[in-house]
Amino acid sequence: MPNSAQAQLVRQLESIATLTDEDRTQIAALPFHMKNVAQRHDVMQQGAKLTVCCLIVRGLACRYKLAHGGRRQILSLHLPGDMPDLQGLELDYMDHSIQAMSPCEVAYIPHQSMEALILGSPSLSRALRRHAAIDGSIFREWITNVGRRDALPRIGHLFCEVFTRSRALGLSDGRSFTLNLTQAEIADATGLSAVHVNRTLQALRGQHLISSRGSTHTILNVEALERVADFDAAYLHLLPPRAALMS
Amino acid sequence: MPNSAQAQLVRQLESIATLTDEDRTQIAALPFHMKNVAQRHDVMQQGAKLTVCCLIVRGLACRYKLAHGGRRQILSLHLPGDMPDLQGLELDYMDHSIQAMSPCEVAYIPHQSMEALILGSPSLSRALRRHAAIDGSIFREWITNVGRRDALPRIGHLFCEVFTRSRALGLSDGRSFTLNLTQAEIADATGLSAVHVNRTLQALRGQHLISSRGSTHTILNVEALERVADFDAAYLHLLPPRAALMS
DNA sequence: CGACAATTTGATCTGTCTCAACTATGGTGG
DNA sequence: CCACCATAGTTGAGACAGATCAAATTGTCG
Repeated sequence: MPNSAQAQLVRQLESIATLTDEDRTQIAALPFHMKNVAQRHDVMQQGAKLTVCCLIVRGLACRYKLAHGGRRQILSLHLPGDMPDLQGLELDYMDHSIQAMSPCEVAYIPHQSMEALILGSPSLSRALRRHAAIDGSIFREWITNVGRRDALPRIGHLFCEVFTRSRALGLSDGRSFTLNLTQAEIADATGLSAVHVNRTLQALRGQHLISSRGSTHTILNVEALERVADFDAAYLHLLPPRAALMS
Repeated sequence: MPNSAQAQLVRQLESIATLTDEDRTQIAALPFHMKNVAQRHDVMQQGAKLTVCCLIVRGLACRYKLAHGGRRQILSLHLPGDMPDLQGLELDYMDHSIQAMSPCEVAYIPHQSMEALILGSPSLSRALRRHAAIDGSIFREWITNVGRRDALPRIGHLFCEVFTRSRALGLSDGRSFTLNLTQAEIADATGLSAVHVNRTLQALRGQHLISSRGSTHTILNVEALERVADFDAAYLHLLPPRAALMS
């Protein structure tokens, strides 16, 4: 079951922590309630009573909030293996919504089971807390991105983040990655208007930093893009890749 | 010891969770290393190796990051009883800095002790996780604030948040609260320029929504301000006050 | 081929920034 | 007690990044 919920969660956690065989067994034993969510449909809605956590198994999801007048702000993007509302375990109601940006496969896990898992295994509990902590770190970087960067570095930073996270999960070769967002959705993620996103993407292409074919994006010069985007991957708190450890 | 580190932490946690006597005993037994931090000095610095958590005992603190060119973004504000880097327990290095906005009294607690506390008491572990989860929720609201609100509601929202959080800790009467920030610091918190903050504050005063005397701010019409600021306290996940429970 | 969604382009408008000067305000030392 | 200095707040003028509106173009897929 290479693409199962279990496998995705294990892969995700192994990008940020070290798991034992016992941990993997515990994860395999979790009760996953699978569901396919169509593109642009909500996975969970703001205000809903919280009884389950969700795990993104396939596709791209986002968290978002609506401000006055229906202006949408996307808060984070989620790749397979992410548990966007892990912290919801401690909360009573959703304070935001989760939506499928592409057709998604989602696994719902009852809070009860997650709590049992956490109580049963300190090391797994720790890995999950680390997952949630990194989630918080990514929020902090997004605040900085939206608050203090111009359009070009702001969008560039978003691309760098998704690229780096994709690579950490083995979802990318060295230069390309998939980002299934329309320009209007990129606008919602960066706090810009769709028109300005369009023009800024043209600028990024014009500077030979990125190129796109459909939803597949290629970073033509990783170093250069990271420089103009003011990107430093430290905030993702990724484990050094295996290769680096062996050198 | 009414203003001790222990008392502040207890008060904070009781605004969001229910503690047992045993929990309070456990907190009292924590080893606090007290320190006074002068205004505008860092409590912890980005990049530092993480070995302790910090607890704000007195004063106002903030977390911040620097973007290219030294542009500062304030990520969150912290009142007495807050543990800003609680999630740092799971991380290796600070991904942001913490600074005293007013003269602060800070208690440092070794990670070891926090871990022992969490392992020893499920209910306290739960309250602390809830504290961290609400911290995350506040980040999400800030992203929305900076990304999708105009200057006037954006600053109004900041005021509503600090006011509501102060009240939950018993630090405010029904209308006034203390916010020890210069206009330049409000600018850093909202992603605006200091000049525009000045003009927007004048607009807020002109609309008879707020008035200020030094660092004491009064909300002249709470409902009206919350309306124009697009503020809904749900994201703070506060417990209903005792009075409401008895009605 | 038709229809709908997404991207692109042009023109114009505006919120916010920048720069620079001026005015409180409050603390310090002579 | 006053003169001084630094810090914070205020004001004006001009520039600009990015928003808005509207229309044209290019996909994309049944």
